Amino acid sequence: MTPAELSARLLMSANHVLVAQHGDSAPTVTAADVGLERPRNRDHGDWSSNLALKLAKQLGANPRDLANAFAEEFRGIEGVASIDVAGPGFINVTLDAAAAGALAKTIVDEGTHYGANKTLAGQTINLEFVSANPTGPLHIGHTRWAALGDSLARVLRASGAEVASEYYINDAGNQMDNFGASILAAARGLPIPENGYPGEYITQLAGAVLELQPDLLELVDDAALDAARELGYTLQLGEIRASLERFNVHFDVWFSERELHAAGDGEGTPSAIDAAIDRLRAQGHVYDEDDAIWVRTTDFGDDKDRVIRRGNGIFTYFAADAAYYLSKGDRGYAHKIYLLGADHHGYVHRLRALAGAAGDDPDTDIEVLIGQLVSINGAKLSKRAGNIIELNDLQSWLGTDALRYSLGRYPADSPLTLDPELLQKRTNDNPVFYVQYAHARTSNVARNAAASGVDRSAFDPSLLSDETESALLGLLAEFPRIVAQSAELREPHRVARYAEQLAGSYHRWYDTCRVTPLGDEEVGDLHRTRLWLNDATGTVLRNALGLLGVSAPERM
RNA sequence: GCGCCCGUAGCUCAGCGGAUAGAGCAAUUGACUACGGAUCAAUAGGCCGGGGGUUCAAAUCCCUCCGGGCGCACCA
Repeated sequence: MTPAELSARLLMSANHVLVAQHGDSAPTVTAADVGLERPRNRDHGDWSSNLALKLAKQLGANPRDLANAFAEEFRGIEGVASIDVAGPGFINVTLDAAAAGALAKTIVDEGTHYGANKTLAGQTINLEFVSANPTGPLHIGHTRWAALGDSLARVLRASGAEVASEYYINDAGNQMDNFGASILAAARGLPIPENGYPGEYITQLAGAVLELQPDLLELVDDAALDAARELGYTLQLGEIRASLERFNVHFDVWFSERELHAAGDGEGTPSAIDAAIDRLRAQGHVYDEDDAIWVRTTDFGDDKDRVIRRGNGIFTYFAADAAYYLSKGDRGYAHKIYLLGADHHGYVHRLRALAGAAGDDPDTDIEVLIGQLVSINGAKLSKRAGNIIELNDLQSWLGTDALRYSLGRYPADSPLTLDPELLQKRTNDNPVFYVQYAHARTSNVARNAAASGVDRSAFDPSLLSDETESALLGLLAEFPRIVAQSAELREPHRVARYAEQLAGSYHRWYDTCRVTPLGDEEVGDLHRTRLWLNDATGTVLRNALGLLGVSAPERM
């Protein structure tokens, strides 16, 4: 019996009791009110409900009395072994082994689909993350968003949402010119220009550009700058894409800012930015002042209005943001999620205002997630301090799995301090190995079982009576809710924490319950049934690791 | 000055208002002639930054103070 099924039965019984007690004036109870959860302490049963505590006040009843009334009814539910009322009015449910154990077969049958749920069905979500300027390599800050964003996309999809993961390429504006000028200077053997980009990678890019364009140094300045910028851009963006793919991070859409600036095909066709300003103006949140065009973002909680087109006719960055936002809606995404670093949190109000000015609901149509920055041994990352670590370096030290995992197991709003020496050691203090080993162990047990003639030809869940087995089954049952919760709260790290718990539970079970017979012992239904449980655990570990973008090895 | 995030074991961090606050690492001690010891069992380690409040119940919600990070452009 899955927790969802149990919850539904409890709900029915609870409503039955309430109607019996209060007739037509009985309060309506929903699944959320049942509040079914795994108690920390196993002495409190397999599942626990605080329903009576929640209802006692509005009914003016004593919580323990109410709990006892519910308990009486709950005892009749099939598959329930016992019901206890404890503490201030908790209702503790213990399932009989057969009802609890049946889940093992369900999981094996569902395979890769187990854990998927429909809580976000029908939602169309545009999820933007990383979006680093294509003027240099990705560093550890971007890497954190890459890991979290990609896992978030997977968790959202697993919960039924239709998701586009998107990378916004800031390929318009001064920074690109500074980037091109830096490459050109390096190609010419000159020092870095003012506002230019330092770094060894610029020199390397200059070399690569020269190979593609051998006559670069003979071109006149404008042409040379164009060539350096454009070729450098292509090469650098290619590097970024390759790094991300190696990191198991996939983007459905790579959106170029230049598209927003470009005029349409025909003569006089407005650019996406022009069109966006017109649309905002039509909504009544745009005004002209001091030769500039403004958006009244203060209508939506911003602390000052924002210029969208400067007095000199040049658009601000905000203009592209506006056009980009509208583009997301036009492409069919009702819900837009932005994953930004804390150094960008000043944008939250204006982005929300943008949604409002566009006629959307700032509270539901846009969501800005702010992630805290990574620091190295307490020092913040900066180019000046020389402690910027690139994605590629991290990957070569740790490997994709360990890196994805060590960044993905913390919530985005938690400040994260990393020790590069520790990262390079690849030691067991990264729990990814603990989880992966548990998975490898399930594979190994399955191999041994096959070699000993244990197969899945029988399944008698009432035999799964060891306390490590009921603990393991309880955790397996929670997986779909963990996935749904991770999606709903936008906290994919919950999947990692869950996987660690599950791995621990599995290791403890392995230690006490054998799948393959010992010595001359004959193969029995206990062995066969345990094989189902073993395989179910492997399935859930594999699914959980998959949501994190981490591999599930069969051997280590 | 204003705003957002954070403060939990020696370290790195979990903990959508619930019961005795947890994990990994580090420390100490045990367990392989039993599916791989990258494992398991046990011990030790905490005024959950301080102080008020709401609640049957607060690490969790509210207020306030302290400490740390980040941000407050006709830059991108």
